[in-house]
Amino acid sequence: MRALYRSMPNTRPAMIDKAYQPAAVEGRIYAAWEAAGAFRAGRPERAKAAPYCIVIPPPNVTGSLHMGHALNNTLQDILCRFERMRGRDVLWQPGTDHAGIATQTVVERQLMRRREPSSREMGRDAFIRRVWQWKAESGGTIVAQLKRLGASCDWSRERFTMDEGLSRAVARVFVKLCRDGLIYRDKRLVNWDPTLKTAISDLEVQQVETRGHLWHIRYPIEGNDGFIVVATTRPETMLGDTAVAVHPHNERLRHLIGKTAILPLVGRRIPIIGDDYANPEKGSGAVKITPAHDFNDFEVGRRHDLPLVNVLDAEAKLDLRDNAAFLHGVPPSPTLDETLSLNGLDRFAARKRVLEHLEARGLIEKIEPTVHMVPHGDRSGAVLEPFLTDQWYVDAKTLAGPAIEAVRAGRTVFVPAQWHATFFNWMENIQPWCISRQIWWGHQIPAWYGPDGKVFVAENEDDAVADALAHYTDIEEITAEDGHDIAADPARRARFANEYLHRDEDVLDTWFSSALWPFSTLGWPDETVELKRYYPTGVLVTGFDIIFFWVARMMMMGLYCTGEVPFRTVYIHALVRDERGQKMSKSKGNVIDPLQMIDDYGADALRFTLAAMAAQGRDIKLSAERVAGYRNFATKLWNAARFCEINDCRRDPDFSAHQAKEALNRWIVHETARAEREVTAALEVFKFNEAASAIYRFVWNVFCDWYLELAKPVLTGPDGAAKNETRAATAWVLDEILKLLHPFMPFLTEELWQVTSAYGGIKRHMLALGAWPNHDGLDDATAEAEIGWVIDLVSAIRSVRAEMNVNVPVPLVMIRVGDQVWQRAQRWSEFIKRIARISEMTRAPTPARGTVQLVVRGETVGLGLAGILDLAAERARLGREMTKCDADIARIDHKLGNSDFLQRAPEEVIEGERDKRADALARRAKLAEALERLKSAT
RNA sequence: GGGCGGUUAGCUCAGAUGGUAGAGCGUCUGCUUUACACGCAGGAUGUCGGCGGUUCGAGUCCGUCACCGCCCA
Repeated sequence: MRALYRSMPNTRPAMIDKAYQPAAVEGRIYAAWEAAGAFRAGRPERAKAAPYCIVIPPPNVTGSLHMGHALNNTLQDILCRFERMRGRDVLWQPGTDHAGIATQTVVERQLMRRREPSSREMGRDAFIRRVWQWKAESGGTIVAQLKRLGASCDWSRERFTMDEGLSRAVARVFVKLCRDGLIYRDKRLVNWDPTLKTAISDLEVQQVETRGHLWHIRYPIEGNDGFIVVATTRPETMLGDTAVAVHPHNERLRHLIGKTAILPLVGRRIPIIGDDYANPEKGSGAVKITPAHDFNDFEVGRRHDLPLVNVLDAEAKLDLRDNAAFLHGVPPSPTLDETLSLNGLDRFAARKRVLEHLEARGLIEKIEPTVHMVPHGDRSGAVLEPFLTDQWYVDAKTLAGPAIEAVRAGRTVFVPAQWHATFFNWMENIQPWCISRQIWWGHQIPAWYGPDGKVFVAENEDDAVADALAHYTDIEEITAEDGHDIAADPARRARFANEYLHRDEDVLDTWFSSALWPFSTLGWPDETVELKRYYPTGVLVTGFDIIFFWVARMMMMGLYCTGEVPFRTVYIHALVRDERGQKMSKSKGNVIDPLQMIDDYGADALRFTLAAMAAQGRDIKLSAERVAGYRNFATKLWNAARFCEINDCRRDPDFSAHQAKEALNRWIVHETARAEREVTAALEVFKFNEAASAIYRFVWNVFCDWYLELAKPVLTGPDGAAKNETRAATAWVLDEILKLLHPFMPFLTEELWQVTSAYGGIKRHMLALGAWPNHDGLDDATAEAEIGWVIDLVSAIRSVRAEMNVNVPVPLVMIRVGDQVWQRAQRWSEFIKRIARISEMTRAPTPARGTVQLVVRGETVGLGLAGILDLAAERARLGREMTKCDADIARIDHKLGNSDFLQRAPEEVIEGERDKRADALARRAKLAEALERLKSAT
């Protein structure tokens, strides 16, 4: 009977454990899925099925699984498993991104720790080899962790942004964008990280509120003895000032516009200009303009055609001595010499010295403490400098147009919908995208410079050489004959490349390649079958913090490269916070490690917790207790399955849910259909929490609490048709539960699926490849009326017992009930006796003395508590119920007495109120009668 | 300064299109009921942030204020 399991290598023992042991199951189950190729896209039997594709937001290759990943991937996995069970051909495309700066930093630190040669010492090629080596050893961490979570990715298609194919896509797009004039080189300010010595993305800048000072500095005015006072938080940048700005409407200062100030410590003559960037309310009302060191000043400089004076080097040290821009037009002076002696000082040391020099000259008017935002690099933590460099830029504004259009037209939809606004807001104000980085690990920019500075952008060196030869032949730098000869000879071509061409040293922003992910992973630029079948993808699941990194850029690139949106739906989920609502961070020490949760409670419990808490539009405050609670749920189901096994509830191929005869079975079939509808409907609209709570309630509060309890007398009673049917129905419901729960708790359900297969009839498919239930026409109002009544009756009896503190078995009297109800009561008497501790059940026209009366669904029943009844307590209980009834009636009467209500409310609402009133009145009458009888009994 | 979100039971949170407030956890009471104490049964707890408006009717719609977050400048 356990044939299937005997034949399997890692056979699990019989289900004797009282609790589910996730650690003993998860690894084995995941291995079985992989061995069966369950997650492979394009399975032959699904060749005709509709495709469903999700591309994973590729985690950083240096990363390890944190709670945000756990949530993100749990939700993706729920969707993938759900759709896979619905018969779709699912591709969940996994992989990682190469995380240029992060990875380079990790490897450089490793070199330093091991006292090996640094990257600069070993050189570019050796260093790149070293990073690949690191990747081979350590890059798989997060993939293994995703497997522990149960992620059903098609790992056979795992990709990495530095793969050959994806790199080819990057080069192709770069060249195409260049040819279309959408990539260009420009000298602008970038966010510069002086410790990493590279430009970084605007999006990787953290503005940190910092206490600092506002120094008010006097700049002498040429031709009189006066000063103009400027205020700054970064006084060292004054060395690069090329103007002072005053608001044109500034009454106090506008007379100075057009005059010239003499820059202290330098002697540069700088104009006082009128520009409304200068806020008259702030600081001194006048502002120093340093176009090479401040983003706002850069714009002011452009408006007024001011020179750019960069006074820092790449490490943010003062760079003055041989700095032509700095020295331009400045007369030699002892002061200048003194300033020049600061050359090479770090920016913060320089700040101190500049202030000392100013102070010594009496040029500090005042110092105010201030709190301001200081940009920091989110990788290095260093204070960033706006820094003037040549970089490559993408014309994001042009690319954004079609993306905005696509979202407006509904070709891509955000869920929840409020995120549309965020997307538009960002896209409509998008800035040029700086894509070059001064590091080595990444896609080296496919641009080659000739000796005259001419740039040749090409997908590979060969093409660049061809372009260069054409160009230099054209301008007669090379004879046509030479050009022809070089082109024809590979060795000479290589030598030409080596001697005349110099490849751009920089690499591309990692997000440049990530932006291509939805189609580069499917084989683009080749026209692969995968691309045709799975693109555009279905859903992108991501957190809002990454909406700009990911969504915006993938939309732009997807539309530009393929003409199609990359995904139909973007589901934006919450951030996971700790139980107090704080963002989890290592420094705060409030991190809940998902792997620890998996170790402690099982992957299923963690997944279910995240799903149950993933309400749209709200952050998740996670605590271990919640996970423990859902672990209990897993155990509950486990034990329900044990109960099924113990009671021999095997699957019966002849059992048909539509044709069940027993009311109890028809009722649970009805309830199962309802649960199926709820779970399906919720998942279809990404309401993970509603789906989770529907299945939770069904399993625990319907199946376990009532159905199994109601079935016990049958299952443990004499053999017969009813018992057979109940066993089959129980097995059927358990199967339906396993299916509905599978997307949330894949390990436990797959395990139970196999266990029940072992004793209850072999199943042909793994649950992961099973069919999602779809049962119509199983609703059964008659069964509900019968079983619902039993449930209400038992609940009412239990309630009174608990309230009256009655532990012994007591008789139950059905008072003046009709034949139908009496028959129903008799049908269930055995059960009612057992579960409600009833000694005997009788029918009587009036209750005997000492009887407590209850009203259940309009019928009166009595509990014989003679001798143990606390009359005062019972009177009080009935009184309370009466009061409740009276309040209900009064409220409804008030409503029905309102002519406006009768005129304007819909008919069915009014009918509903009348029905409620009638019910309440009937109930009240029965209570009054009971109370009366109680009085006469005393 | 601009924008978005939140304020519902002790805690954490659910509550399409307005029609008498729900869950989990916690708490209290009683249970060695032969699947489960990671359990069973029962109970208690809410002027749904304040004020005003629309409506026959508002936790739900509108306005306003307060407080708390987040994003962007």
